[in-house]
Formats: sequence, structure tokens, C-alpha cells
Amino acid sequence: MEHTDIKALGGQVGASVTVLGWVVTTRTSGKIAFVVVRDGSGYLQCVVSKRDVTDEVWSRLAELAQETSVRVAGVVRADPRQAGGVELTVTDLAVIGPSVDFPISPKEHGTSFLFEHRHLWLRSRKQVAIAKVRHRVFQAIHDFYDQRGFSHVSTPILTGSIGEDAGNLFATEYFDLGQAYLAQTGQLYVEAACAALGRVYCFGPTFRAEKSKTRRHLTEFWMVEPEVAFADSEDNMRLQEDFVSYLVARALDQCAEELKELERDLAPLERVVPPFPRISYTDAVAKLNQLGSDLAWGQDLGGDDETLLCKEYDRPIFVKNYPKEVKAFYMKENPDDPRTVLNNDCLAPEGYGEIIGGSQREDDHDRLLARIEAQGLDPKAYGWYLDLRKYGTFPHSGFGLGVERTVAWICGIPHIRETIAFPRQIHRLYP
RNA sequence: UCCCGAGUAGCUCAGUCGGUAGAGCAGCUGACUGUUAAUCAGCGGGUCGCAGGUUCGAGUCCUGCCUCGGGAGCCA
Repeated sequence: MEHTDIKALGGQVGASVTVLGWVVTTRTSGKIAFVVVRDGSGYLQCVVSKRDVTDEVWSRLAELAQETSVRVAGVVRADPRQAGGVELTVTDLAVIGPSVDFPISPKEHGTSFLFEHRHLWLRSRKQVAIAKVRHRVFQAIHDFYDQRGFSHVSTPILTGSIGEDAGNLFATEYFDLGQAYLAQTGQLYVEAACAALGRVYCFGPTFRAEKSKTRRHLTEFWMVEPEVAFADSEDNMRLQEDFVSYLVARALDQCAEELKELERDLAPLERVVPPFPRISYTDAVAKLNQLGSDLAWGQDLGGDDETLLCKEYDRPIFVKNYPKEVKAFYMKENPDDPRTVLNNDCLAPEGYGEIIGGSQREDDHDRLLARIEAQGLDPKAYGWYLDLRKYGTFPHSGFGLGVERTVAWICGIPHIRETIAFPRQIHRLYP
């Protein structure tokens, strides 16, 4: 359909154009009316003057309820008072689709109501800004790995063998083969693929049936998981800090308007450059004890501990070498301290906490088998995974970055559920 | 699963000591040629989450249940 994107009007002052979009608000003042229209590319104030249009067009203003879809023709006029620098002097206006009693008014609403109307809430300014940042982050993820010679691998969503433990997996019947599970990680599969391609990553939805009710959890979320052959834990952290810094830099570069709309303080983001501070779990516990936490060695860091620790630094940090007992079976033992493993978490500042969990993988067949058996897992289900250690085993490392947590942090919004179009939570499967 | 908190108009909320159900916004009608969540005047709008109990009388007090929100644990 013949029309011009609102975003492109800045360079077309004086031109006659047609815009297609939806009515945001209308204001009338007797013989002049202001209609704000959005089209996904931007927002435009359309000015209708009674003396400049036919009576028929003027009378149509009464039909322009919130979210009515419209075709507006007019002349682009420079106006420094407008956000985009231009407004439209309307010559013709037609309703494409009426909108009666749109439920989301410009005033305040509660979260419950908004998520019940998520399909419509997506149209609001702040939600559009978040969605655009998310899109840029997705694109930056692919660009980063492409530039570094990684191949994308699509790992299965339906799986038989299991990543971590069975307690929080979604199960479904799978023909005659019993239970299948929705993947909660693609990691085991990218380990296989990295022996074929060297540097790989998977990027897809993951599913966790955890009954978590916090601002950091969804039951369905997106995770990007790189895996690198012949990389140790130190190489792994260097990749992570380069990656996180790249994502933030791209957002600062490409999403300035959106971050302004979200009223994001850019200063903490501008400090996100390598290297990130590295602190061992053992040192972190000692430091937290000094800061007043009663965390004991051997316990996993809680959310409050993470926040407390992060306040000591001005950028994301790595906490590395956690106790073996609190971590997954596939992580390689730390030769310098066998109580711990060669892993790391990356904690984002400003209270956002863990955005990455990564590790060097156990590459010794017998040690891995022992860990699988010790955790009560069925070695037969992991036969193919153990094979990777039988046929040319190799040191390798990787990590998983939670995309929604990362987007929430970049946008500076308090809850990750707004970073995905249709969040899945314990009490939400609609819309 | 555990610990808090909340359910009253389309939305956000107030509702005192138990005594006729309220406001703002939204909607509708009208006025206004430069408004940015416009302003001004007027109008309509209720299964007080559900069930039971106490009482002459319950939005309000008691019991049970349901739903939702925040947090914990778990994790990215």
C-alpha cells in the first residue's frame, strides 16, 4: 500500500505524503484538532484545521477513538516542538478500522490488568521501546558470533536426555518412546557440535518448570549458549566480557531513542568495558562476611549476596570456582582446589544479578561417568555425551546468557516479564 | 512449597465506630484555532472476589475457599 513511514518524514518537509497507522490520542479545540498517530516506526502529530478540510473529513474526527487505524494524507511541516521535528497538516483522513472502548487508557494500570491485555499493551510507547531494544540485542548476538567465526547450531527443543536435573522439566508423551522433555539447555548438544565446527552457539527458547516467583524468572526464556573447542575457563571469561560489552555498546549506539523513552541512566552502561573484575567464590564468601552476610563456604550465593557483592564494583563482575557440590555434573574440577570447579557466573550491576553461567567442561571420560553416576543419573541416557570423551576428547568451555535478563538490565526495567512479547509464568498462559 | 500483601464502577483507588456505594480518569453531550495525559461545564456507570456465619442491619466483624501481586528457595 502506498504510504510513507513516519520515521522517514524528517527529510520530507514540504512533501505531500500518506501515513498509515493507529490513533494514539486526539485533542480538539473548536476548529482545530490534533491527532497523534503511530505506525511502529514513530509517532506523528497530525493537525486538522476545519477551514482546510471538507466538512466530511472534519466530521470523521468524531470516529477517531484510541487505536482506530487510519489513513492520513497531508503536507509535512517542520515544527521544533515535535519529537521528530515534524508534524502533518492534514488534507484528507479516512478510518480503516474502528476501535471501540480500547481497554488500555493513557492513565495508570496495574500489572495484572496489563498482562491480561498484553496483546494490546504491546502497542504502548514503553513496550514498543523495549521490543526494539530486544530486537537489536538479538541482531547483535548473531553479529558478534558471526564476526568471530562461530557457526549457529539449532539444538533440539524436544529431548530425551536431560541437562541438569529432572525436577523442573516440562514433560510430554513422545509416541512409543516414553517421556520427552522440553529443553532447559542446548549445552550438551553444542558440545557435540563444537567438535565438528570448532566454535558454535545455539540460541533458542528454553523451558524450566521451576515454580519461581521473582522478577528474574520466566518458565520460557531465550538463552544464547556458545561453546568453544580448545578453550579453557580463562578464555571463556574473556569471550564473555567481550560479548556482554559488545551487546551494551550496540544498544547504546543503536537504541539511543528507545533508552531515552525508557529514561535509562546511560552512565552505568557506558562503564561496561573489558576487563570485568574476577573474584573467586572463596574470596567472595570472605568479602561478603566482612560486609555483614552470614553466608558459609559451600552455600550458593543468594540474590541479596549477589547484590551486596556487585555494589563493590562499577561494572559486571565474574565470580568463579564455586564448590563442586552446588554445581552441575559436567563442570571440570579445579586442579588447584579440587573442592571447586572451573566455572564462573557473570553478575550484572544495579541489582540485576546473574546474567551468565559458564564453565570449562569435564573432558575426561571416567571422571565424567563417575559424576553422572554420583548424581544418580542414568549413564545410558548420556551415552552419546560420553562418546565425545572417547573419540578425541578436547578441552572446551562455554556459557549461557539469559537474554531477557540482559535486555531488562540494558533497558533498566525492574521485571524481566516486560522484555518478551508474551511472557510465560506460573500463573500466566494467556494471551 | 513457604512468608507477606491485595481483591469495591471499564481502569486506578478511597470508604472513619457496623447504619442509603464515593472520587479521579476513561466513555457520552456541549464550548473553545496550537494542544502535548489539553482545559472547562454537564450526564450515565456497582453480583463490594466466592461461600457460609454473627447481627435489627455487613464493603466493614468471624471462618473457609479462590484469584492476583511482592519476596524466598531454584536458576539464566
